[in-house]
Amino acid sequence: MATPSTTTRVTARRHRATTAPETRYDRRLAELLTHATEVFCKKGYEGASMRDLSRESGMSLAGLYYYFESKERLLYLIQKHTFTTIVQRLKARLAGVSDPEDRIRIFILNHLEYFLANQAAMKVLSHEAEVLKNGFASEVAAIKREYYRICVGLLDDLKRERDLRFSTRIAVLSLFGMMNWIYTWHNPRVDADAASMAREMGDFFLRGVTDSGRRGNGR
Amino acid sequence: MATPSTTTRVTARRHRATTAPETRYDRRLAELLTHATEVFCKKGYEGASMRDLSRESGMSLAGLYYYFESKERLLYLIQKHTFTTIVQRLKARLAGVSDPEDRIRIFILNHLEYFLANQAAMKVLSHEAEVLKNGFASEVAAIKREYYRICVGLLDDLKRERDLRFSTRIAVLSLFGMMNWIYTWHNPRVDADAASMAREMGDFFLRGVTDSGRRGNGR
DNA sequence: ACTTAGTTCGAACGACCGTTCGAATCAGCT
DNA sequence: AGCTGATTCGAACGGTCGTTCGAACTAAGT
Repeated sequence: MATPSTTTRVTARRHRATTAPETRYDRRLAELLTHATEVFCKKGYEGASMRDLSRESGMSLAGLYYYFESKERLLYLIQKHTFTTIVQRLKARLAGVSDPEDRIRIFILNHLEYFLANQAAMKVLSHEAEVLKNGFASEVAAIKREYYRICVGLLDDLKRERDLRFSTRIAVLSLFGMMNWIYTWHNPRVDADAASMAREMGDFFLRGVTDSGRRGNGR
Repeated sequence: MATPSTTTRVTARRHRATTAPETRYDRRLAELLTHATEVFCKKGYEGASMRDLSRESGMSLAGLYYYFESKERLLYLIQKHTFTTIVQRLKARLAGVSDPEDRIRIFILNHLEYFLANQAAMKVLSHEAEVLKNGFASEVAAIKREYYRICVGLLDDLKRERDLRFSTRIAVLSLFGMMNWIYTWHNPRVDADAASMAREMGDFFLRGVTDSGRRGNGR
């Protein structure tokens, strides 16, 4: 008897090697998460049944529960992994750059690139943001808050450098709105790739946030 | 035996008076729609059960089916009414104004005012946009397309007047993103009212879309 | 070959789902 | 008062839901 995943399972007797600690268990888990993401994206969290997940992944209904103890924890694992990855990548890309405008453009590019490369996961992240209950919710909310704070920091740096005056909160949340809304309309056959969309939205956002001496000087 | 609402029910033997055709049936229906909107907003369409709606509205489970023949049609009625109302109000407000920038500001103000005054309904409209099936979906999609086209028209007018160059599609969808994302973060205790948010977002959007001769001239 | 731990599954559990039906209640009319 | 049609409801329908359990299978070590 195994009963794993009481917390996250101890990664099946953790390997000492830091590279490729890929156990059979971990690989299978990742596969299942991918399939589940697809199903949640297509039918929504509440609308998707464990039997749907079973059918899509080819594993029996009962078998799924060897990997996650509940449907809610499954959603939690997807959201946590997606969010953690995007924050990690952002930090790595931001590391060597110091110009405030460049850093904001990196933020936008990182977000859009990951968004378009992992549309299903990001839709689940955006669309099912409220369904997790207390314990699960707070952990995901913490990562979200960190991501939000990073963006606030980038904008405040720009404000300081150029002596701008606008509500950081509204600007950040508008930017997130612009970017996250994409999942409702993006069509790879008519819309450009991540890089050019990031440039376009970056131009747009930075011009919007930058005082240009025209009318409407943004409070 | 009545069996109403096969189409929309013939409004209970339509009155000849154009003012206040409020039958008892219509009033009760509107009440139920309001309660249902609240429940759908709180728990999501799939997550809310007809028994939840029954509890919230005080009407018995079976009684609900006297007013709508299915849960899906209930969502359809909510979405259609909300969307129709917002488009109507927009047209009325746009009627006397001809300056392109003013018209765009009216568009934003109308959207945000209605959004914040009817947060639950607008969240249901935004968040449950994909769950309706063929027949129901296409009718709502038609109104949505009309609303979208109006905004495209407003932006094209501005482009023509000022000889601007940017992707109307990206600009419109970015604007919708900024505005519709609000339901995920707006807090009436910390955030301003609709009018000042509309001004702020209007400044931001118009500056972003208007070429100001700085770097990043937006393709 | 035997053991042991890790993995998968069929079958079932009780709860809840959306919907229906016939009977009871109500309002307004004569 | 009695009648008529509009409105409401309790009780039940067949299904599906998330989850559990014990048995069966597999892989690896001895």
